[in-house]
Amino acid sequence: MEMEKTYDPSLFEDKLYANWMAKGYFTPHIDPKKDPYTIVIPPPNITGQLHMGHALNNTLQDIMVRFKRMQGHPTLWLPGTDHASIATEVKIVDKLKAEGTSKEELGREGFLKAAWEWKKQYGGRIVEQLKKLGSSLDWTREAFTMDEKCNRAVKKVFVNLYNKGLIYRGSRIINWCPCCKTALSDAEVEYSEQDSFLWHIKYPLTDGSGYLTVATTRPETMFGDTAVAVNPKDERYASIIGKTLSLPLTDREIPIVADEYVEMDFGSGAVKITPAHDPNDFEVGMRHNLEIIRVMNDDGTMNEKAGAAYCGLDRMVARKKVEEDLAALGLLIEKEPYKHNVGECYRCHSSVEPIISKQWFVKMKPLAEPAIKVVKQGDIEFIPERFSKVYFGWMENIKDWCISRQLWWGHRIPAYYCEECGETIVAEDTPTKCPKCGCTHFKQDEDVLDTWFSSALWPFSTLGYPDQTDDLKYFYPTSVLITAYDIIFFWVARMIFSGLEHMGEIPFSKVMIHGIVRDKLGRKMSKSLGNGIDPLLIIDKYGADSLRFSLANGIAPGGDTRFYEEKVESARNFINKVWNASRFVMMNLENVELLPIEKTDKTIADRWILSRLQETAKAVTDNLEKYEIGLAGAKMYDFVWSEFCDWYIEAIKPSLYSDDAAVKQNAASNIYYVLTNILKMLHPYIPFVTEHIYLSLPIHEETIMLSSYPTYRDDLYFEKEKAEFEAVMDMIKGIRNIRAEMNVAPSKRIHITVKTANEDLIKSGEGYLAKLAGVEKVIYDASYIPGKKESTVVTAAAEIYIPLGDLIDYDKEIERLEKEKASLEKEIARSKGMLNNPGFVSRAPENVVNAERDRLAVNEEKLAKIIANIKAFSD
RNA sequence: GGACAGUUAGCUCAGUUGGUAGAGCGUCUUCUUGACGUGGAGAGGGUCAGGGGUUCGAGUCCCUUACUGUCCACCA
Repeated sequence: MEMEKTYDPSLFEDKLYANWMAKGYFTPHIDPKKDPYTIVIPPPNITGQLHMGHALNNTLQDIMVRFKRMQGHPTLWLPGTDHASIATEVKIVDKLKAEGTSKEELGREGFLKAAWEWKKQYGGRIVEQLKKLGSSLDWTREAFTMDEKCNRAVKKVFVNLYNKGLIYRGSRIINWCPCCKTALSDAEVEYSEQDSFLWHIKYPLTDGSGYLTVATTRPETMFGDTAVAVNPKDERYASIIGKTLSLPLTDREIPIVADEYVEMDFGSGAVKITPAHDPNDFEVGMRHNLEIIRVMNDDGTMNEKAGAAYCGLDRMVARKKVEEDLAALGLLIEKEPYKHNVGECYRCHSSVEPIISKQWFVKMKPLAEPAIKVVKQGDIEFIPERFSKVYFGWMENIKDWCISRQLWWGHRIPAYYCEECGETIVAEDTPTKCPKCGCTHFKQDEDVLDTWFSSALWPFSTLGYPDQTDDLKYFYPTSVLITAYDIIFFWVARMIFSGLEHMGEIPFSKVMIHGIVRDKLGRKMSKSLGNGIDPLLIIDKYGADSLRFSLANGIAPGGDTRFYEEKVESARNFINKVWNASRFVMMNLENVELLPIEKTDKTIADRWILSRLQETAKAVTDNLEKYEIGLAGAKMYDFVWSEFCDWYIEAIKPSLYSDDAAVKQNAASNIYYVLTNILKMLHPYIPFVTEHIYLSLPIHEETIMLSSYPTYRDDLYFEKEKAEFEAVMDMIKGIRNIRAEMNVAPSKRIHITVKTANEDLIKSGEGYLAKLAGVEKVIYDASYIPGKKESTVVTAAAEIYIPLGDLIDYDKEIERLEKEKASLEKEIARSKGMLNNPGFVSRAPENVVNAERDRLAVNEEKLAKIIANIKAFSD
């Protein structure tokens, strides 16, 4: 295969992906002798389109999966989508509306038919988009939270929990979304601070002895008031506890009760109690046996309990009218501007009403306990660790989970009610006979389950649960869960207790939490702001590899990241660099018989780059094992660009161009080896381009994605030569520096005189000095005394004198040397300070002390030389 | 109200167990040398938010203050 001259990802990315799929590379082979590596994807909603958050999340997963696969683990990354109960239902309702029909008109069956059709048509969009990104997901195992498998798991789990008393049905205060017309769990409510008012209202005492002032943020709920509470310790009200008040705008009388819940110093110290519309009031109501009066309909309008004047009005309209009517009666004392948090539906953002309602709940305390324990014990590790605190905070204060939703799209609750006696039967299949009355007619519960109920089972429902399949036995528990921090409560926590409860085992041993992708200004990307960037457009323009690299490189664990196109450009430039370096290498492999790396002759440059390759492979592997993906990427970037391209390729060009066939062959073999390993190392980050180049190499395996990931090889690590080449690099940098400062034309070859104790070393580096610093001739003279027309470079290995004739400005040269002298003196003073500190010498580790001593010696020597040179110049 | 982050070069951010502060972008100089100008070479730029502490040694650990952000709680 030939490489095109310019890097154009559109020419090969899709093709390679199709080939990977066709060859089945993404499907693992179950091998009991090997450790599997498993990740289940956080299933994107079928309503979703790929956004930057998905792109980041899936890039991170794919990096780990490709890395582990190359290490030889049977690796399963299991794909799938989520039915997203509310989100999807809302979409379909909208669609029906646009078509001039409605949910109610179609009826449940018709609606579900339409929903499935919608799923068939659009549910696959995001799946195709994940493929564009290069995700090496095993599509043969693709799952859907509402497929047959998952449905069986859901029913089984529901029945289990019910039979254990962990699922119950009851009337509680729940969060009601009047727009979606369904109950929500606490986690599905978002709070935002809003400007509102605090209405201070007079409630007259029925005995005519005055009135009590109550304050409220929701005056329209007063029709549901069944008491006013004061604190029992509050002396102001001690005498009126037990008296009754006449509730304005109604003909009802309500008692004054005493309850600790009331804060004496807030407002008037008297609180209206509305048990049907506030969770705290509900508690108070229970304690005092108060009547519960619900005054609102499911759609957010007032019901008949609010009285004829208000019945049918929307809650916000009713609020205004209540205010006006109270004012007219002289009962409104004050309307005080007030900021407070209002709960909103996380899907439609309309404000949520706490309402009493009969719903299904999961009893959480017994499930939370073991789920807390496994994280405390370290069986499950959060990465970064600090997120475990978020998890504990939630789990330790958890309330029962409202799981029923008044929707049609979702898993229908497997509860049946006998049409004769009303007996509730919870079972996986429709019951045939009522155990109580023997009747055979049942009505299934109308409600469906919270989407997250089925998501919670994802790590095992996708692997075959409730059947003990081979997959389940081999791949469960999964290795890691990779997700953003915003669904720790929704999903991560619920998977943990579900795994423990139903599988008796943790669902994953690690949770890697990453941040969210923000825009250039640090704002959350959102539809309403219109600041989202479509990953697919970025892929079209730069390729998936560039997108992936720009997302994964240099990110900090758990931290948010800003996305902007310049970053992608920089990633693209890096890949372009890899591309061109590869093309260069390939040009030099033509007609060369490559030797295995063990058999090649190696120059010090070869030994240096091989050593650095070993170090980099080790460091990168260590980072990846710890899920430090950003760090590993940065290391590869630096190694490939600054060392392999900038130094090594340049250094070995003379060998590659050599007339000596053996020199050429060895050089080609060495660079081929290094390049191959670079491609392998980079493959998890930039899979397409590395595969494309890899397959163009003269010798390669079937695919890079199943080749083995580079590991540290001691036989290819050369400590001595590495240091030697670095010494030569120092000399080259020094000479280049002088050349640039003195404006010596690049084409101008120079002669240098060298004073050194390491003549052999420098002799072996002469070729590099020639190629990389334009040195034509090196004269060795240990007793050289520099003349006035020379510039000086002092490195640890040598003193170098560069005759520059009239280019030299003596004063400037002396100034330059003085500057260098000053900085060396500062360094020496620092070193001496440390070494003269008895504490440092006795307590610091030996290698640190020795390194400091060496540094001091080198710097002192350099300083002496510079002082001598300054003297020579000044004379 | 509580918790957790962040504060490092002009900008965006890294910094792995404490051991002489880094990158990308931008800026300046320079080079069309046979992989790459999406490039090469060189340069400039930081009292690591302030204060205190632990330590031989702190960007890194502890305390504290300020500012920014996020999450949780919800006093009606």
